[in-house]
Amino acid sequence: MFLEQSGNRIGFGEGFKSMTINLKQLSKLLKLSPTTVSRALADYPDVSAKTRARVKQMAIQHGYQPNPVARRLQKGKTETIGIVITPEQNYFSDTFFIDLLSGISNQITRAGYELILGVASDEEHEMQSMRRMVEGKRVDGMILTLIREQDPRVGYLLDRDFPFVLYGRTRETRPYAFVDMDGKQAFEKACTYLAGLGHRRIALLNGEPCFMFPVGCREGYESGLFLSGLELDPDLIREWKHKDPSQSSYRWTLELFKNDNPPTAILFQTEAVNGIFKGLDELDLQPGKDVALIGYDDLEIARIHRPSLSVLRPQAREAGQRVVNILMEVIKGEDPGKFQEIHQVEMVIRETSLPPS
Amino acid sequence: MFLEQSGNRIGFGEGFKSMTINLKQLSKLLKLSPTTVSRALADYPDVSAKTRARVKQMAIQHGYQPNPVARRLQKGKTETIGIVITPEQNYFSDTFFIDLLSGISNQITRAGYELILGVASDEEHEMQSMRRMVEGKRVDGMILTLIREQDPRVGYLLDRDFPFVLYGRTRETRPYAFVDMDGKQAFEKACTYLAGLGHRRIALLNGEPCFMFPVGCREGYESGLFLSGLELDPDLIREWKHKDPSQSSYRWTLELFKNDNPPTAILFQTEAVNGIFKGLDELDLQPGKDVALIGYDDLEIARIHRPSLSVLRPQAREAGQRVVNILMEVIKGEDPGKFQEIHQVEMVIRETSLPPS
DNA sequence: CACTTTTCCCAAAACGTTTTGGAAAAAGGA
DNA sequence: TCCTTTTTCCAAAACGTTTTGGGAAAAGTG
Repeated sequence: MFLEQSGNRIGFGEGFKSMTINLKQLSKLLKLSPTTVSRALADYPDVSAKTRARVKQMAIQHGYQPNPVARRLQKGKTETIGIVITPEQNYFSDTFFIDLLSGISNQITRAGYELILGVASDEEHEMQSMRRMVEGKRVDGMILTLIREQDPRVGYLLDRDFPFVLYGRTRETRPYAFVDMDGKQAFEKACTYLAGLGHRRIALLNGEPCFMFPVGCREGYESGLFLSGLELDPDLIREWKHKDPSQSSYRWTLELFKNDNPPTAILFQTEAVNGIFKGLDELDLQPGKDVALIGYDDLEIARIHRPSLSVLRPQAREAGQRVVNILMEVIKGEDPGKFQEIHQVEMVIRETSLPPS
Repeated sequence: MFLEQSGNRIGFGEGFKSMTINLKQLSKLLKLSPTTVSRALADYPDVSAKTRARVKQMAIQHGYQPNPVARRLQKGKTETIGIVITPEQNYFSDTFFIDLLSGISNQITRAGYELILGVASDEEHEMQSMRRMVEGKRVDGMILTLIREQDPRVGYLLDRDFPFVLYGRTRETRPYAFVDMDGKQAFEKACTYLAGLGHRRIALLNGEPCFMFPVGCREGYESGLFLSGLELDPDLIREWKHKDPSQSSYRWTLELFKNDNPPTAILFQTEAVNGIFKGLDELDLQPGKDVALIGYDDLEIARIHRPSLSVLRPQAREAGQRVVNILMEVIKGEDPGKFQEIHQVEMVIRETSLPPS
């Protein structure tokens, strides 16, 4: 047993490469042509069941795996898809982004594809990194996240008919594929829920509207107010900065309560939670007790904080998987316009969503 | 101008592919052989300066870029390096991991290489994902992070002479390349600093020693105590769980102060900060005032919290770049044992490191 | 048996590069 | 001028697959 294993290595001085076998060698071993071996492994019907079995057995025995680079060249596909992330995404920190990425990665692997990653420090590098992938023929498709309201990446890809799927949406009239969370519905639901508890002064601490997601959140918030028969008060809407979520949300929290008629509840994206907690602490207001809170995204802090934070919880992993499945269809040539999914967001009621005191 | 540009597209109905030009077409345009064009672009000396210039100009004009897949096949290299991350890495959240990844990614791009990413949910999938990359000939080298004390990945790669670099260290006698942060020196520095301020009861809220990093932290802590002439008290050392950093560190914080002779200072990894703050809050102890705190890693919360948190700050981006540069050398065939770097960690004194009250 | 169909296999081409091993032309040296 | 060296280019091979377009043998049909 041991001898056989180590025998593999004897006589090869080249380290790693020697442990690998290619199609030609395998076919020689089998006394078959490379064609037949290739087709046997790919389950073509024009190779007999007997030889197919023989081939597969031998392939397993020698650990043969087709060289993906050679296959890609022949097939004219890179079997690779690209994604570019930016440090800003990190504010979507904790479980959210990693869950999305996890769903994406697993699904890509399942398809036998590869995921290549670019990290860009700003918008310009983001575009540059994407162009390198696309124009350098390094990927068959792109996944885009953290979508802006006006997003040049989308126009760029549409212009050259390059397959892509958005996680999110943008302003663009041409049809394109996307998977998005229904931020509008989520915030509407949270808003009517709070109103139903008796809250009349509900504030929105929103992300910047240059990103598309906060735009939907605001629509949902406004719609929720309307459905509950509440007036929209611009003084109750503030925008924290993506570059510095905690600091800006902290300041706006203080600001909100300078109001003569301060809010009794706040809706926000969970990125802003540290700033809000800090602000409330400074104002001697108890989260949940004096002010109801519902955040979007179920970060770790939301669960461990006391009182625990009520949240809107997107299914990031599932969304990631859908993004990949759709992208595969688009790569195959399906019409991207057919794939526009808006996923519902679950509301998790914990301890910070009580009626006003 | 416009006509010329759009002319490129006329007559091609195949979308994206038509916009691309390959070596043969380019060489035909130049009335040269593909050989010469290839060599001109690669700056070989056996092509005259005049034709080289002509070739380059034409290449730029037509946006020629060599097909990376074809190049890889010929060169016998994938020009790709792999990394596998796990959701646990997420607890290293905020700027740290993304900074490391950013340094890695940028340096890889600069080298004309690609970074492929695997996301694994547990140790088993981590290994599986790595094996797919290595045995599937999908990468030329691997980067490993979140290293365990006994890490099967290292043995696996050493066994087959496959190039890799660790961010971190492990128990392994054979030589291998790594870049590590000097956690020992960092914790020693922090510990002696606190002792210098007059603290006599310094606690360590450490990560689990199945990971290598906390092992170094503990050594540094013990060495710092020793250098300051302080006794080691096992009651002052606790380990939070990687699976649930906040909850476990919260409980240990409460536990630490049940001591008859409670600590006046705590050293910890910043992942545990939420739990510690929560515990102190519950005990009515003011961070910085009643208990000095120094964390490892400069997360956002460390900067925005009031009082702001003193921290040990690793240079993650620089480390990422070094990891890549070293990996490139190892891939070229350099002896990995030559590349063992331990980077110093800076201490940033903010507001939570005052003398005992 | 003669013919057609089906089964099973394979040689050659192709994917787009880079590298190898010259060869022709130009330049230099006597 | 003739020979040698240098300069400049290129045809062909190679990288490891998959696909194309058969072709020979076996099986079915009358």
